[in-house]
Amino acid sequence: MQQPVDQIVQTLRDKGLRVTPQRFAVYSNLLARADHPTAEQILGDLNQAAPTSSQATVYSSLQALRDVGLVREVLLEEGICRYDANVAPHHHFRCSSCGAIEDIAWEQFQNISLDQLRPGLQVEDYEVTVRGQCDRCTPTS
Amino acid sequence: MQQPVDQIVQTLRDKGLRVTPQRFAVYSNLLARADHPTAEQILGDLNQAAPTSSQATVYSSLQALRDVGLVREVLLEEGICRYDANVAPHHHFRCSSCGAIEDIAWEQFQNISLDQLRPGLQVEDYEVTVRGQCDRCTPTS
DNA sequence: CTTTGTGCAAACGATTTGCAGGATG
DNA sequence: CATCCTGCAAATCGTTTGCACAAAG
Repeated sequence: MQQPVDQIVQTLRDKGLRVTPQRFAVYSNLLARADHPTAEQILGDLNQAAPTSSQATVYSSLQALRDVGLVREVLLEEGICRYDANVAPHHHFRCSSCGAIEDIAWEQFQNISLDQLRPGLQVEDYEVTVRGQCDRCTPTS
Repeated sequence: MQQPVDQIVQTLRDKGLRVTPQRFAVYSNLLARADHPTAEQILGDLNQAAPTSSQATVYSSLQALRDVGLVREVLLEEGICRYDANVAPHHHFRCSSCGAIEDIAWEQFQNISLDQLRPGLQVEDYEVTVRGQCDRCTPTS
């Protein structure tokens, strides 16, 4: 996920987005993180050292990035909108104890048979959400 | 889904909930509907003829019903929390054009193999969300 | 008659918007 | 130098809360 600066800049330009420090920061932060942060968490992260961005800008950056398909939202909990720079199709695991979210490779559920769905439905894609306990929350030895 | 009044009353009592007209209305409305309405839609539906319930009550009824496991929330779109009286595990189809939501039988994806997941994860359940076009939105003849 | 639910209105948190000034290409 | 972005603050949306009154068991 770690990408050189030039490449990120190029990606943004290719999508027709102006490269501003704030927008760049939001995107590269999202690229560098393994979790799926909320807008609030991104803002906090960016402003950790010194204030570099306002909340309105983070929101609008996320919207712009989503509009051009560089970012997608992940909805697993009520009232919580998370963001993910991994737009390739993949699934999610969510720990029902600590709430940690982890990616599951797309190939994991490649064998799903959609052919028996009600006729008339045209499938574009699908996503599996798995709920359970992660290792940290499992009292396993 | 259509259930006799007595049975609904009994279900609520069994769960330790007092049976008030408002709470009864919320639950039976949810039972009778095939879609997955939002709190707002339920309120509007109940107050269609005459005002019978306030928004605060609808929200608290939904919360009470959810707490005792008679209702669950369905999260498919950003910022939209839908409710479902079908608490049996099942999957969802969402039309990416009109937003209509449709249930998919649990058995449809029963053949999912979770055994190759990263060791350390303890699976409790999973859910598949399929996105596509419903018949009304497909320009098929 | 005790406990719990209702309704109102105010409070709330997350996200959006209007607008003036500033930076990008 | 035209366009688009940023930041602030105010607005908005869905949901929650405090409290006095009413109803359920």
